[in-house]
This record gives sequence, C-alpha cells and structure tokens, in this order.
Amino acid sequence: MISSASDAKRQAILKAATRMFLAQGYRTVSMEKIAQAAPVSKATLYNHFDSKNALLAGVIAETCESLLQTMTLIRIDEGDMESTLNKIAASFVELIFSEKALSIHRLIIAESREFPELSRLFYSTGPQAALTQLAENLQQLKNKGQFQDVDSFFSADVFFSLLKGDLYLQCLLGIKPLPATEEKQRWIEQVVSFYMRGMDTTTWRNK
Amino acid sequence: MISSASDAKRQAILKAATRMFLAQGYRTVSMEKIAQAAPVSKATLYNHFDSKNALLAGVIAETCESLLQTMTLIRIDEGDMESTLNKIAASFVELIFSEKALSIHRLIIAESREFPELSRLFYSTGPQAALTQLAENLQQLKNKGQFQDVDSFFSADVFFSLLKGDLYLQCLLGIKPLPATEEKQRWIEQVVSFYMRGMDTTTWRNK
DNA sequence: GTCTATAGATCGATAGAC
DNA sequence: GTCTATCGATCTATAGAC
Repeated sequence: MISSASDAKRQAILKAATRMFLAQGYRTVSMEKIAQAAPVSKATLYNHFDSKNALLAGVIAETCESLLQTMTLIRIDEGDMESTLNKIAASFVELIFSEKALSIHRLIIAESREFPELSRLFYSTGPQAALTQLAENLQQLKNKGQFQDVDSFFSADVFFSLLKGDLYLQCLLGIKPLPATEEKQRWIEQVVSFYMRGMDTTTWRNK
Repeated sequence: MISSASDAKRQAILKAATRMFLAQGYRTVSMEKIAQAAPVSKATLYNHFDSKNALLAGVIAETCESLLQTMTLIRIDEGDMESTLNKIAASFVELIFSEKALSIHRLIIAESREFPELSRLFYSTGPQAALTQLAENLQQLKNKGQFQDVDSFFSADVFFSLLKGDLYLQCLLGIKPLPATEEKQRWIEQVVSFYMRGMDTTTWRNK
C-alpha cells in the first residue's frame, strides 16, 4: 500500500506542475522550480515521475479529464431546437474561452512536434469527444423531425467552428482578453441564428 | 555600403533559421546549429542579429510577408456570387493547409507568451489582413445586390471559420496529414453550399 | 521516501586574433 | 566581417546520506 503522505506529495507535484506548465509553458519551467513550488526536493520529484516528459503527460491527461467534466451533458428531450442549440453553445463557449482550456491548447500545440501522442490524447478526449457528442445530439433532433441534414458530423463541425470564430484565434494568441458574459451571449445568438438558417430544412430540400 | 558578401551571409542565416525554426521550433534549435547550417560562425551570426529573439523576429516577419503574397487578389467584377466565393475559398484553403503556414502558426502560438508583439505582428499581417480583404469583397457583392448582410466582418469571419473546420485543428496538431487536392475541393463545395444557404437573402429578410 | 550536492551536457553570448 | 575558443549560466537527471 502506498502511504497517503506519498500520495499527497504526488498530488502536490501534479498541481504545481499543472499550474506552472499552463502559465509559463513546458520549456521555460524547470524541474527545479516545480520542486520548489510543490514543495519537494528534486529527488522526490523524480521518484514520482521518471522524467520531465512523463510529468507533462500526467499534467495533460489530468487537465483534459478535468476539462471534459465541465462540458455539461445536454438533454435534448425537452425544448425546441433553438433552445437546445443555445444550451449546447453556452456550455461550449464557456469551456473554450476559459483560461485553462486556452492554456492547455497552447501547450499542446507548442509541444505537438515532440510529443505527438499527447496531441492525439488531447484531441480524442477533448475536441473529438465534444464533436461526437454534438453529432449524436443532432442525430436525435433529426429523428424527432426538428432537423434534417445529410451528415451529422459535418453539422457538428460547422456549429463548433462558427462558435470559435476569429475571436478564438485572438484569444489563443493572447492578443485579446477573454470575452465577458454579455459578449459571449451576443456572439452565441448571432451564431445560432446563422446556423439555423443554414440548416433550415426548407432551403435544404431546395438544394 | 554593405558588401554583397555580407548580405549573402545574412540571407543564408535567415534561410537556415527559418527552415529550422519552422521544422523544429524555437527552443529546440540552438544558435550553434543555425550557424552550422548557414554555414557561418556563431560570431558572424551575432554580428547580423543581436540575439536569438531578434533572429526569431526576422524569421516571423519575412515568413508572414512571403505567405501573404500567396493569397491571390480576387476580382469580384466578373462572375456570380458562388463562383467568386469558390475562388476566394480555394485561395484561402490552399494557404492555410500548407506546411509552411501551419508551421508558422504553431511557432507563433508556442512563443506567444514570451513574445506578444510577434503574435500581434502575425495576426495583423496574416489572419486580420485576410479577414479585412474578404469583408471588403463581401461589401462590394452587397452593393451589387447579389448579397445582403448586416455585418460584412461577421460574414467574413463565418466564411473563414467554416473553411477551417475541425480539420484545421487536426492538421495543426499534426495528427492528420494535409488534405489532398480532391479532398480540399469537396470540402470547399460543402462549405460554400452551406454558407450560401445561411446568407440567403430571402431567409435573411425573414429574420 | 526524502533530502543535499553534484555530475554531465548544452546553451546564449562574447573576447580576441586576423 | 569573420573566425576559433571559451565563459558563465542553466538545465535534466542521479549518487549517496539519512
């Protein structure tokens, strides 16, 4: 059995490493500084994580898992299509325009060359999981007759891409502050309105 | 007057640094290796660029300028809206799904924390310039009566965001190979079709 | 398990000869 | 301007005491 004291140190290391990697990046943060912040000795750090790379993998996995839990599960049973889309949009926008999500995204892209397996882990447990979930929701809306498309995955892709927009790039680059609540609300309304016109079944049938 | 031999060395340094930074990232490439690849001595390298940061700035500026020239100027005088959009889309997709553009994008995001001024340089001379140009084109289409929207900038944002889609993220993460010509063509058709439905003036007026 | 101390390697930047 | 040689700092990872 592993002692709880050792477990506590491990958690302290992970917490410190997560905070510093997300805030300052992988390269600029040394094992020395992480050990100091934990606070543990460098030898203890290496007892829990074989290498700096292994520590990064632990940080990525834990952060992705944590972020996924913030994506609210949407019930599509109640309400019409517009209200359902609005709920999904609000949950998605709240997630991607958070400092934590943007930071992990930057970190992954920066290290994607040297750790391609981390990129796959991030994509499958993050963006891809969200896409799949939305595609399933759209499929259910389709079965209820509120909606008609040819490819639910394309429809899901379109919806999330619209919700990102150019604003997401600006936030990712750090050249624009995160949008305030009202700003996000207005953005969602614009996008959902545009999306529903594009998905309108009457115009769709005229294709 | 600066000797042409010195100028040639400067160009050789920039070329080597660009290639290595884009392929391997900023941190992993040392001044030593750049000097060897140029090939010049490290002292000569520092004679042309005061620091590694200054060299990075030179690489970014030159690469952004080079990439912008590949964006074809679109004439909206001739042809209908769909053919115009298709031309713009083809030019945009060809640009963003190129190895060079993806590499510079990764590099900028990776270093955006420490060099925010480089992020602004990249955004204004890259994505923002493209957005502004498209917004102006849409404005002209609007004036010709082929098109009607409330905010040309929003319409431009939507168009480019759709063309990126989830595929762009996968390419940026390096977990998917660049799309082939036919794949890009099919993608553009899907997106333009969806976009034109969303922008359809009859449904728009019914708002 | 945890600590201090340090090995071993690499890096950015510079000094001095030509 | 260009070169060789090197400084000083920092990094990852480990050895050995407790």
